[in-house]
Amino acid sequence: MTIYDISEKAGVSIATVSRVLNGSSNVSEKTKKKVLDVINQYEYTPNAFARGLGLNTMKTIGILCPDSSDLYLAKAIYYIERKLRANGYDSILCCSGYDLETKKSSLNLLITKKVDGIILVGSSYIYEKDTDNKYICDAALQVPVMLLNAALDAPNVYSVVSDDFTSMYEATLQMINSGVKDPLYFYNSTSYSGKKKLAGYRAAMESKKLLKSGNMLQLYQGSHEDVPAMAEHLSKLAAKGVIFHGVIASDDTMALGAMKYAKENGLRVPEDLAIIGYNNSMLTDCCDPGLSSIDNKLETLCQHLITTLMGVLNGTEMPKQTLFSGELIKRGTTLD
Amino acid sequence: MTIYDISEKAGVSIATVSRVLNGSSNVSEKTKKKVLDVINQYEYTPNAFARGLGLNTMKTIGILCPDSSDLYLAKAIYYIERKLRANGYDSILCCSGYDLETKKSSLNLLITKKVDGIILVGSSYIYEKDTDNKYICDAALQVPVMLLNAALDAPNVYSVVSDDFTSMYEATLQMINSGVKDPLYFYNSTSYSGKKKLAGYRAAMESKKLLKSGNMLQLYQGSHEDVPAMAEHLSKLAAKGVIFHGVIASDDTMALGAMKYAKENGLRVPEDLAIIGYNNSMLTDCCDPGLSSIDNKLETLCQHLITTLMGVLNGTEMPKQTLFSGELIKRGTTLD
DNA sequence: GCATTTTATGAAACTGCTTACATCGTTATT
DNA sequence: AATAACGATGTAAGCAGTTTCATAAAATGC
Repeated sequence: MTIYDISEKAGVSIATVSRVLNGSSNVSEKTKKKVLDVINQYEYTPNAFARGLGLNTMKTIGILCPDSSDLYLAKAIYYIERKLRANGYDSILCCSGYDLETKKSSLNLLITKKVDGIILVGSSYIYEKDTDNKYICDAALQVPVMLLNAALDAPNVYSVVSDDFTSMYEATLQMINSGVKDPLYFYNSTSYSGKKKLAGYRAAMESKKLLKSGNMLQLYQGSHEDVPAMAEHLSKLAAKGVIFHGVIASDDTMALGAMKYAKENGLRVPEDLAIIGYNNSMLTDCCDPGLSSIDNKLETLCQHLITTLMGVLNGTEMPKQTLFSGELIKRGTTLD
Repeated sequence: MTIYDISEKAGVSIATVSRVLNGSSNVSEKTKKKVLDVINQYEYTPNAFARGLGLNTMKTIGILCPDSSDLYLAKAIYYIERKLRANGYDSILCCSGYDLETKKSSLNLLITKKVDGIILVGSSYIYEKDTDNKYICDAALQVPVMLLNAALDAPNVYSVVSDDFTSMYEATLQMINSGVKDPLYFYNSTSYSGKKKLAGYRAAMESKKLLKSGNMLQLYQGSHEDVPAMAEHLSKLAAKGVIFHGVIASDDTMALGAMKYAKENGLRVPEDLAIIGYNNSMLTDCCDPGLSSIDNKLETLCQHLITTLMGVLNGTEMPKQTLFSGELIKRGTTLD
């Protein structure tokens, strides 16, 4: 069933059918009804490819993320997909892995598929070296590129970021003020937001003259979810004689590893060991006491990201970078 | 840059360029190289819409799932996306929610987008009443429909299922044999696999003459992730005088709720309370002791699903239904 | 009541690619 | 050497829409 069949059965030209289909004005009520009746009768839907060819868009946004099964990224993808669809767009999902080369090729694939815009989910897409970020600039030459929790100053690239520095700064300060003078900081990524978080911890510790370089520990290179590994790492540290009464982790999974360590070693949480996680994920409810964690308002970020993207696609001038503040959600693993 | 530009610059016809592009034979090495050079020089990529129109496919598979942020579904989506892409297909992701009407419209949307096939992720798409499943049969009239962890006997519908009945049967038996004569069963979904799991528990309990109707409890209608709610629910049961020394849950989240309950009430796990979860997710590592859980070989299921889909798309005869067995992974929450 | 504007409609060009068919030069067959 | 078969290439007809432009019809102005 094509537009020709419909036009024939309705006794009008294909142009008129097209106008009805696209809600164009300049169609009399009478013919409109006539055409609509035929369309409904035959359950006709216009061919998306032909439409795409004519309009040069299929109303599709590419979502690129390193690992869609990651708790936090999955949540982001979920919000993004829902909000895109509410705006009449579909999402094509592409998992790129953490490796630069596969990121590049995934990004190109999305462009080849003629998406209207691309959303890079997570901060792992931005590299230290500017030359490594060229692949994003190249993509932005074709379609607007949105960054979630990362920023890059380049034409046609827009960023929506949570203020990880301040969040971590304040969380660290809170822990210090609650009496913990030696909190360890654990991270596994040195990505855009990873660096900000680390800097926040560092700044807070420095402001209280408590910073020791050995207090900042990278568990993994890249991103991993491994609760037992974190517990084990802490055990080894303790065995080495490192003394600590607090753990601040750059994600909830590692914080849960600290919980496990505390449980295994008979430490009371938070009295003997205070713990703060990051992302305020469902994991915060998975332990006892509940895990205090920093909420970076993911849904708000995503909402804003989509709003911005829609604006850009409409040709509206939009802010190139937006920053939202996070918030420490206190549960049972922190002292007052 | 179009195929016309390339053909002109290479001094050949567009047909020849197209042949080179599609790796068709019957192009002399000389012209092939000539065309390829021009293509590379101008970084030409064929227009995907035009291609789609001509070939009537854009090599895209629709993935429908109720909630892509669900731990288990997110994992499934991840596997599926990766394997699809390894086969040269892209995925358009669509979150439908749990409501039948939105499922219907989401499914139609995918078909409108002219995907080559549709994968329904999770068992919530299959309903008790056959009339409620008609929307799937309708979709299957257009493109092959693959069901993950659900089955429907209909033309052009293929199912890949884990043997939840047996898994749950054996897990329940294991718990009984370990000495727990009164395990409670918790579920929140009466979907396809939800029913199988429940039946497995029921069969095992009946075989030992231990079944009591009050032992099977539905925490929520539909699917939810709520650890504290589960803990609270158990507290209330205990307060009412219900006696139980084991909990079998139809997902890990609820099992974790049982862990929380045990911890809050000073119960030893597994001595006072044995616990078995389902899905063998990362949550099993998030508590101490580690949660015993049923692994239903999700990656294997996904692999098989994609293999089947690819076969179907190639016109090969493929099995309409495949069943894989699961396995209880024993960690610390079960007795021997 | 005639000129002018507005509204409704259709014809045809256009989007960029695939492919069936035609053509032509070149080997292989007898 | 004539003919058949084949390989390489081009021509042109799809694919199924959108949209510009022309035109006819209706509504408005004076």
